[in-house]
Amino acid sequence: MGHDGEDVTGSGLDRLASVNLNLLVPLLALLEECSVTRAAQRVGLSQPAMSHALTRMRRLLGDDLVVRQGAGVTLTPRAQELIAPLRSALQQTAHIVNFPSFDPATDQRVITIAMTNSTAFVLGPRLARLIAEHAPRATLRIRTITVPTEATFTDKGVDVVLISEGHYSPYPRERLYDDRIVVVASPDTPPDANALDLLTTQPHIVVDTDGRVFPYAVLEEKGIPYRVGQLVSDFLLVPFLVARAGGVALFRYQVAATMLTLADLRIEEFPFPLPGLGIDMVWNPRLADQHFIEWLRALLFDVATGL
Amino acid sequence: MGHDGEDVTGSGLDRLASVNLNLLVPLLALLEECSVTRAAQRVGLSQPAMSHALTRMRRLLGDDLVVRQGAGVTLTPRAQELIAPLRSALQQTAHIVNFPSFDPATDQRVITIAMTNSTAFVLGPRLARLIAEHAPRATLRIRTITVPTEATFTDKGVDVVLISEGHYSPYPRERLYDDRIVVVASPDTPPDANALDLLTTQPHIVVDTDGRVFPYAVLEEKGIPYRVGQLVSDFLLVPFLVARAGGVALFRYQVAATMLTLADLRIEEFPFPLPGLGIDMVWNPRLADQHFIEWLRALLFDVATGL
DNA sequence: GCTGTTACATGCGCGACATGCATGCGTCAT
DNA sequence: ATGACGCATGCATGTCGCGCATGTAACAGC
Repeated sequence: MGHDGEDVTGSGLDRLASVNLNLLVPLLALLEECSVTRAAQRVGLSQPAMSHALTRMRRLLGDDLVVRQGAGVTLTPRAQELIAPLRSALQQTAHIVNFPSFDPATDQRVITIAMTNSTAFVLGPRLARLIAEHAPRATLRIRTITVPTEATFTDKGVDVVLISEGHYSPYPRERLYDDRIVVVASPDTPPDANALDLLTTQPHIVVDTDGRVFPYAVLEEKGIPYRVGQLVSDFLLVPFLVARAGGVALFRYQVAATMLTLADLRIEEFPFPLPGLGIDMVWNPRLADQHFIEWLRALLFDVATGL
Repeated sequence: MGHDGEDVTGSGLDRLASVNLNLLVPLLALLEECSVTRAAQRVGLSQPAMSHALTRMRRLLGDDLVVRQGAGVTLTPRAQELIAPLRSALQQTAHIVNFPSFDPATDQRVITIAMTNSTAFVLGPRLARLIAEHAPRATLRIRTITVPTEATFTDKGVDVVLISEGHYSPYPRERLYDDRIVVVASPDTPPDANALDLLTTQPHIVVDTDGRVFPYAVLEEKGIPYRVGQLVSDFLLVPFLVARAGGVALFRYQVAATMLTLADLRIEEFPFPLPGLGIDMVWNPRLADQHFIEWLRALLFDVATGL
C-alpha cells in the first residue's frame, strides 16, 4: 500500500501526464516546414502563436529544434531525429481518433457557413436542400460577410468560409467552382450589339458593395467609356431593374445565371480578360471537426458541380 | 495556388490540429483502470476533473467509452478496441519525449520539497549536502508544512512532498524510510527504569504542534498515567530541555537519533504497538518533470538509506 | 426498508495558459 | 541605405480546464 511501483517504473507512459501533447502537432508542422510562419499557417495558428509554442517545445525537449540560419531556420540534429518517429506516432494517433464521429443522419448541430450574399444567392437554395436531405436534424446558418477578415476564420462559430480566390487567407483552401464576370443586359437590347457595345451604350446599374472594383478598373484602364445610371445597395434589385428599365450590370456568371430564374435577362461574356474569380472554401484546421468538415466539403462540391 | 491538397487529402495528420491530444493520457488511464476515480488518481487529477475530461473524450470520439454497470463502470466495445492501439501510440509518443532533459550538473532550478520541520531536521543537512554535490547549480528550498492539504500537492511550486504514511493523498507515493515512536529521556534517569517507567514517572515535554496526538491517545487508552511537565512550541528545544532539566519526550526515532548530535540523550522503544510512521514521498504526476523527479527520487533514497 | 457508503455527474467560480496584436530586431535583397 | 521578410517578445485578452461543493444513482449493512 502507498507504493505505486507500477506508476513509477512503468513504461514511461505516465510521464506523459505532465507533457502538453498538444505541442506535438505544431512541432511536426514546424519540423516538416522548416519555417515558423508556414508551420503556423498549416495548423491554423498565427506566427506569434507558433513562436510561443516553439518556446514551449524547446523547454519541453531541452533542444533549440530550429536555429536561425540566415533568412530562414534550420533543424538541429535532434530535430532531424525527431521528425520521423514523431510523424509515425502522430499518424498512429490520428488513426485512433479518426473513427467517424459525425453522423449526418442524427447530428443536430448548426452548420455555419460564411459567404457573401451573392454567393449565398447562388448556393443557398441548393445548399439548404441538400443539407435538409442528408442531415435532416442539422440547421444551416449562412453568415453574411462582405470582405473576410482574420476574425472570420478564427471565429469558432463559423465552420467554413467561402471567399473569392482573390482574397488571401493563411488557412487551407480548396476551389469550389470557377467563375467569371459577365455582362447582364435587358433582353430588349439590340440583338446585334455585342458585349462591348452594351457596356458603352447602356447605363450601368452598379451594386456599390460587391464585385464593382476591378471589372470597372479594367474598363477605365482600357479607356472604355461607360455611364453609371444607378447605384443600388441590394444586388437582388438588379435583375428586376435591368429587365424592366433596361441597362447593363456586371456580375459573376453564376450570379447572373441564378438571376435568370427571377427575370428574363440577356447574358454576354465580358469582353476583356479578368483575373480569376473562383470561389474557394476555407477553413481553420484548428477549429474544425474534421469528420464534419470532410462531409461538408463533399456536400459543397455536390452543390457546386450542380451549378 | 490556393489549393493545399496535401493538407486536405494527407494522411489524416492535420486532423489532429483540432484534437485535444492532452485527453489521450487520461483516456488511457480511464480505459486501463475501468474507474473514473482511480484513473484520476493515476494521472494526478481530481475525480470531477476526470469526469469532465471523460465528457470531452465522449464528444471527441462519439462514443460513451464507459457505461455505468452497477457500482462501477464497464468499457464499451469501442473502448475495448481503443485501449491497445492507444497504449501503443502513447508509448511511442513517450519514447519521443523521453530524451533526458534534466542535467543535474548544469540545472539551475529551485528544488522545492515540502515536509514537516521535524522531517527537515532529519533529512535537511544530508539533503542539502547531496544536492550541492550532485547539482551544484541548483537551489534547495524546503517548504515547511504541518499537515498536507490538497493544495500542497497541486501547488506548482512544490516538486515533491514528504508526508507520514498516515496522511492520505491521491497521488503516487513511495516509501522513503520507516519510522517509529521512541521515548527520549535524560541520560540521568535511573538506568533500571524501563520505557514504561520513564513514561509514568518523568514529566513529559510535549511539542504541541506535531506527533502528539496518537502516541498519547494510546497511553490514555491503556490507562497509563502521565504528567505533562512542559509544552514547547519548537521541538528543537526538547533535546536541550531533556538533557539539562530531565523529563521525557516522545519522538520519531529518526528525529531522536538526529537529536543525539545536539545533546546526550537516552532513547528507549515505545512500549506499545503503534501504527506505522513511515515517511513517504508523494508527487503530482501532472506537475512534475519526470526526468527531474526520477533523479530527485534516487537522491532522496540515497539520503534515506544513509540514515 | 431505511440509512450509510461509494462512485460518477454537474453547476459554478477562479486561475492559468495560450492566442493574437503590436512591435522589436536581425538578415537579406535591391 | 532602405525596404521586405521572418522570428522573437511584451502585453492584454479570452477561453479552457481544474477543483470545490453538491446532486444522484446503485449497492451494502442491519
